[in-house]
Amino acid sequence: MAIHTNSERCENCRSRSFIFDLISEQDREILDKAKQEVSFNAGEIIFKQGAMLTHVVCVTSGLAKIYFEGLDKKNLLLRLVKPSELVGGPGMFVDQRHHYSLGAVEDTRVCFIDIGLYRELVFRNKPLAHEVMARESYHRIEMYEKLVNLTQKQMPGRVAEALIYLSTQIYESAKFQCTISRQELADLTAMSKESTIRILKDLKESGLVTIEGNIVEIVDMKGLEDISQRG
Amino acid sequence: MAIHTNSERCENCRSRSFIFDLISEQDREILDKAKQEVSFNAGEIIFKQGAMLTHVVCVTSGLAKIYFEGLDKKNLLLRLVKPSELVGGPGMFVDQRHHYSLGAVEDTRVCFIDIGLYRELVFRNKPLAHEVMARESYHRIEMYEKLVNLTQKQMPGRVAEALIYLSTQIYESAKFQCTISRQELADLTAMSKESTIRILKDLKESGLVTIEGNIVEIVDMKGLEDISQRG
DNA sequence: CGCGAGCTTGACGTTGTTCAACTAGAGTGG
DNA sequence: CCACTCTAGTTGAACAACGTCAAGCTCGCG
Repeated sequence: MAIHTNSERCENCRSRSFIFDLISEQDREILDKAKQEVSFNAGEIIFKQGAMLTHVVCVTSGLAKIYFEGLDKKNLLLRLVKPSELVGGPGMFVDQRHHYSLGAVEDTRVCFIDIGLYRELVFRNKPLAHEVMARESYHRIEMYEKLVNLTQKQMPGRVAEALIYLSTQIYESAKFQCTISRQELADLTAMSKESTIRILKDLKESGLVTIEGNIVEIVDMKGLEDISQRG
Repeated sequence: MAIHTNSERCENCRSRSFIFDLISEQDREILDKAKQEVSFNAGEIIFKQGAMLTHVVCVTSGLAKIYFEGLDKKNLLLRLVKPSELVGGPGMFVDQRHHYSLGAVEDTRVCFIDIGLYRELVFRNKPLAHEVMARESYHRIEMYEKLVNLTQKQMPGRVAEALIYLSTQIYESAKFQCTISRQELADLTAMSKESTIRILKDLKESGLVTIEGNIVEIVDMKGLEDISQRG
């Protein structure tokens, strides 16, 4: 279900993108007029791997997941996307297609920005180009670390890592309502749902975390980091 | 062992980088004077993960590997780098450090280009900027596929994939001398050396490839692709 | 001839998946 | 208000995949 609205001005948007602060006055005006805000319900797909890349997406509220659809309908959750973050996609400079899917984890609002306009903005505004490069690079570094996590650590290390990620990067609190499902947590750690649940139970019984339904609290961050680092 | 030479002009370099064709006459002159060519023996490290990123590197002959040093001295081989390819590193726009290591697989010559100069070239020459973006993006896409390969496929699929990669992308022939070691092949597929060897043996006994020491020939590419895709 | 590095093989134990059953809560219709 | 169904979560047992360890091999090189 997608409801189009375009009433709010970017300028006043509480979760406006970093883009807005790095472009000329003129371009701000253009961007403001061109953007299209759309609402998605939890579970809905915002864009789909393989589809044409016609817009970049800025998340303005809720929570979204970037995931890669692999073999046998198995998904690999690459990362979560919080409000004010921008999702481009590497296909932008390659083949004009999406190479991963973006899905709404919670009810989520996003702004669509035409890819042609976005590209112009990037090439017209050097500060923006720098920032885009920096962010892309940062995500690439994260990706290398993720590769090592998933290939060299065993399950407890991966789950510990994921919990730390959720706590520090996404929900930004030691105690948080885990709005992603067990299955999504499994997709994030490249494990089966069953194994994920078992490891969570272990961590709980070791007293490192408390878990009540989807309320998670990290009790012993240091212990969790230990497990994450040891693998 | 590194021998400095700077005699050859980029213009005449048989394996000159794409950079050279995408910058102004003036910049070509500058680049030509500034580059530093260095030879490395097989096994030597060209730059090391964690070190300051002061130069980008262009491989002019031989073969190099980009690898990430993970837990317990285990390496993850991200990709191989052939002549005329450029290796930047994602730290360039983030923290001025290398986030992976570059090592010489065969005897290898590379040109070092100062990072400051490189950055200027990129921001001064739009065609180069486009090309750099495109290449970075392409490698990001490869990385996603690698993630799926390593986390969702089991060993035969991963080894098949690796052999196809070596044959099509690196050695560019169905029959090739595999200059990377069994250990490096294991690092590429995120497996133990022993498992890699066992799977190679299986593929050989199934008649899909022939292997004599480090001479590998892909006999049944279609069969190999099947295994790679099925996982 | 002997040494060392990389390669190969087998036996064994661990890790993690799969399958199947069961539970709990949320919505739905009579 | 009570079945009912549907989905997400949970648990256990059986099994397969994969790594580790230890030993032996091969080949180039001093």
